[in-house]
Amino acid sequence: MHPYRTHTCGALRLDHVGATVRLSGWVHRKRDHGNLLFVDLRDHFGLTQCVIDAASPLFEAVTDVRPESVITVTGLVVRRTPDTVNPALATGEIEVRMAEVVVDSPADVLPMQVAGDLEYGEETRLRYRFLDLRRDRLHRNIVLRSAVIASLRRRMTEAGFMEFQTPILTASSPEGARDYLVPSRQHPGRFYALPQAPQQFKQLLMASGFDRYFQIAPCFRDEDARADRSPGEFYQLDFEMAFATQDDVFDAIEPVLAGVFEEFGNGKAVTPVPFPRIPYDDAMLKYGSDKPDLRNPLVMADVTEVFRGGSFALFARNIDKGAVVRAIPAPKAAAMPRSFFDKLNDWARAEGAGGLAYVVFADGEAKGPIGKNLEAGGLDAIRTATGTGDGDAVFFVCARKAEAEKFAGRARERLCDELGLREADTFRFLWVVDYPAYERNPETGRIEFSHNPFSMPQGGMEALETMDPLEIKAFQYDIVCNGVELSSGAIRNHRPDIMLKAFAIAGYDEAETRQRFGGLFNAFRYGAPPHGGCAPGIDRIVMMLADEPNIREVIAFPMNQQAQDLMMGAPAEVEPARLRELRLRVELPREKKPTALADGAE
RNA sequence: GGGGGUGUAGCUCAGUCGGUUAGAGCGCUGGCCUGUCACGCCAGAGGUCGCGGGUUCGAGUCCCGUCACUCCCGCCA
Repeated sequence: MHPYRTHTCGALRLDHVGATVRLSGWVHRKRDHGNLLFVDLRDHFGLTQCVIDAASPLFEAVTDVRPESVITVTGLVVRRTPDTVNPALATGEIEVRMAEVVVDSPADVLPMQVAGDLEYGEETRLRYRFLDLRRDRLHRNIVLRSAVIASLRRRMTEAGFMEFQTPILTASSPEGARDYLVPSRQHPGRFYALPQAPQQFKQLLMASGFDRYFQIAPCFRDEDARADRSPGEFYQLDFEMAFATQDDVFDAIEPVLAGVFEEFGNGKAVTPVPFPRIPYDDAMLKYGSDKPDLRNPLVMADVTEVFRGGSFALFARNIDKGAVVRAIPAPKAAAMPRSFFDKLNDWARAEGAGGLAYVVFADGEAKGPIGKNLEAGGLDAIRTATGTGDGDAVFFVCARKAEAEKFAGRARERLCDELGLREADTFRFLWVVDYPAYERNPETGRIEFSHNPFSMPQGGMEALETMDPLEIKAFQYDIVCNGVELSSGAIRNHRPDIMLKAFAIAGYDEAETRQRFGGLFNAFRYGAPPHGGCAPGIDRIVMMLADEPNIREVIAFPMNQQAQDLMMGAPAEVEPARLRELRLRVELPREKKPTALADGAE
């Protein structure tokens, strides 16, 4: 007989009655009746009830075993009497009579209970992650993550992509987020950087003649965390294709994403391929966001002209100074009480806006604060632009374009929830395309790349030479699902001459471009295929599929918001000898005691 | 870097207007219990009320500072 098990804790059924079996697992729960003891034995696969009574010489010993101890049980599988069957358990028709019990690993008193559904604070959960991972919810999430990644790999491989590995110790990338740096022992004063993404390597693989690349790629960015953004490190399904147009990239990845969401989405509806494509400018106009949630049915409109020079003086004055007016429809809101409108107005003020103007269409007339300031023609224009009519309301945001778009976008989301309009049980995908290639930094006034400096500008060299940089679009796109940005990607700029020109517009001279992007720039001088790709975030995909509000729930060993690993005690101080070897000296600001991180993990 | 929330037993939390000995559930320890499956019943141990300072006759409670965790803004090509 196997020393640990003949079956798993989820395996035994009526068929096994009469067999002598061996199970190993964790003591999930004990029910001690004094002269009769039940032990629920748990492993990765399930739960089996084991039973022993006072007649057994082992009885005392088993009674003393604490929950979460690991034991091996050998005994006879018996049928439960009809009144003691547990239908909630897959193994609920049988139980195992304990004849032999070995305690493989006794457990101390637990800092958090594994059985039950008591909620624990993040700190406890992260410090004792191995216990939290035993619990059903987290255990299921990590199993799901594994299955999703396996499915992604299979789908990518079947679509003709090859999986690669690229360096973890590499060079600092010149644009983008803050890098994690690793000091070099052999080259004092120099540092490796962990890759923010394998961006340049995948492009170099294209220049190396491989046709379709993919990788479950770790990415490292030293930026602050959010609920949907893990600090430090995360994973992307990174891929790149040679001789590909934007449509080719979309055609390649859409079935992979739609397929995975259908496979693991618990029957929720998934946008059928091809996914809708919305130009960036339209997204900002209609949804006030570059990652619109299409479960929200509200579509905004520009109504600046309705108010220009009109009798609503506040708006008219601002429009003269360059402001725009965005209208957000609120279907059936005419029936809402006054407090509904007041509450939204209060919210707008709390958000730093002057307020939220609105008009209510009811009983054939226009009511509300600005209803009387509008003429019949203007009201008609508003109704037409927003698709509203009697019984509906329309809210207005008036501000400079960027500000108006952003705030109207948030008001749109707010209204959707207040009116209970968000579509449930669905994954709504779309591509946001035609991103601007450049934007003006409002603080410095300088023109900068608005997204990825490696994207091909639409119109190529001619556009760069003849157009206002702020008008130029790039072959740059994001894929968005339910308001979550899953990925951005681009058709890359593979032409050294166009690269030089594109970087010149962003203020890099030729020498600087050659120096900072040397590897890639050099490769493109010796024959590079046109290519493009994208990199959906895996943690976020799993988070959506697991229906979790926080990305830490789908990562086995996440860091906390301060980018600390409470279980392992990272980051940690190092021996002075190691610092000397690296020729580093630590200079701390004033007196700050290093926080005791790992005292629970000694 | 900035803003909000939280911090009381091992854990999850309650604690009124500032007033006697700071409570509950789970867990833990001991006792009883042979059909439970969140077993039940009885008893017990367990507290730097995050930390420091202040106001007050008196502070878990009010004020100031600080630390930790968390959510958000900035940041994240």
